[in-house]
Amino acid sequence: MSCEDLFIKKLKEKGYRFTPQREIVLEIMHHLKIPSTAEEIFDRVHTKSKSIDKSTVYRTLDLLQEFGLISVIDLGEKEHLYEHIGTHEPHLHLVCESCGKIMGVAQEVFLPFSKQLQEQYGFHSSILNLTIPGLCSDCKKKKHQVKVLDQKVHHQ
Amino acid sequence: MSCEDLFIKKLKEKGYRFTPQREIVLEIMHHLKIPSTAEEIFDRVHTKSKSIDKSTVYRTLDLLQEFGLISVIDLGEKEHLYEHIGTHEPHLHLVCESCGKIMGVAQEVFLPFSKQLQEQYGFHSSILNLTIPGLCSDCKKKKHQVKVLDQKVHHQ
DNA sequence: CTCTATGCAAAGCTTTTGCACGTTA
DNA sequence: TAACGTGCAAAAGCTTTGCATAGAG
Repeated sequence: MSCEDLFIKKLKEKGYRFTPQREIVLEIMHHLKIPSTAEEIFDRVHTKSKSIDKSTVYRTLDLLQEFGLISVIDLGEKEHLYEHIGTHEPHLHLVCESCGKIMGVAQEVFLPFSKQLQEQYGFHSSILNLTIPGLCSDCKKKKHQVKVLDQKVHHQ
Repeated sequence: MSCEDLFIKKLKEKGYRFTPQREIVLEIMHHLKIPSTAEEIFDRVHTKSKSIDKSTVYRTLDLLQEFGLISVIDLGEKEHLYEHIGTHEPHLHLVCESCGKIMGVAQEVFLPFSKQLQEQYGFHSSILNLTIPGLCSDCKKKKHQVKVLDQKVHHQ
């Protein structure tokens, strides 16, 4: 089943409607190369149709998220990135707090930990919206170098 | 070393200053029973000193986070909860997307997964700000019941 | 004394909402 | 022909910022 078919099916289940606006937003999401902000998505939508409003894009992104068709990467301070999932494999995201780099991690890697959370806490984690903050290897190295420099300065 | 001493030490390292405002915010954080919003923290600060401004609270929370003295729980939509760490054991948070319940999980549980991320992706996760979204056991049960009901309705 | 920190007020920015009008099924 | 969806404009937050003044070291 194609993404669009799935979207239509889920909409029907809820008594919602399939509109041209929703079709365009889904199509844009489908062609996104990288996780993007609502603003960026809106800009692309705008190239397809000048009349679609930003609020409609937000409402559609909410729907797609509710249906599990897109995942949301939370960058903390009021920044969200949206990414299409579709037939891709579910995955979580590693976000470098220093340079902003984003890496996808297949869900298999997360499964043992997720299973443990389920058994030990009865908690069912939703991998689609899981964002793990931290430092990528490059930034980790840089921070270390800064520390070493600091020490040198202090000891002068 | 007490929390306050650590705070003072970190401030000095950076050439920053230890002010009455910063002392009060740290003290409030220290006595928080549950993770709280900036607003709630500000209200409590306000009982200690009417003159401290909300912007000062925000600036101090940023500092404390930078120093690793508090952790931030990200509830997605522009909601942040702040929690004091101090001498407590570092831990991550499970947040139920349905009822909002928050559970703390000791870092030990996370270590094997964290280690794998490090070895496999060179990524150093920061457990202090890690929030895992999902469903707690109660809400999971309820959702299942709703699904079963839905099916019954559909089959009528 | 110098440079950082604070309070105040105002701006910023993303996201949400109310409403009348269009549209879908 | 009922809902539901949309565009428009305005509101709503939470947070951040500029600036003059106060204060720590």
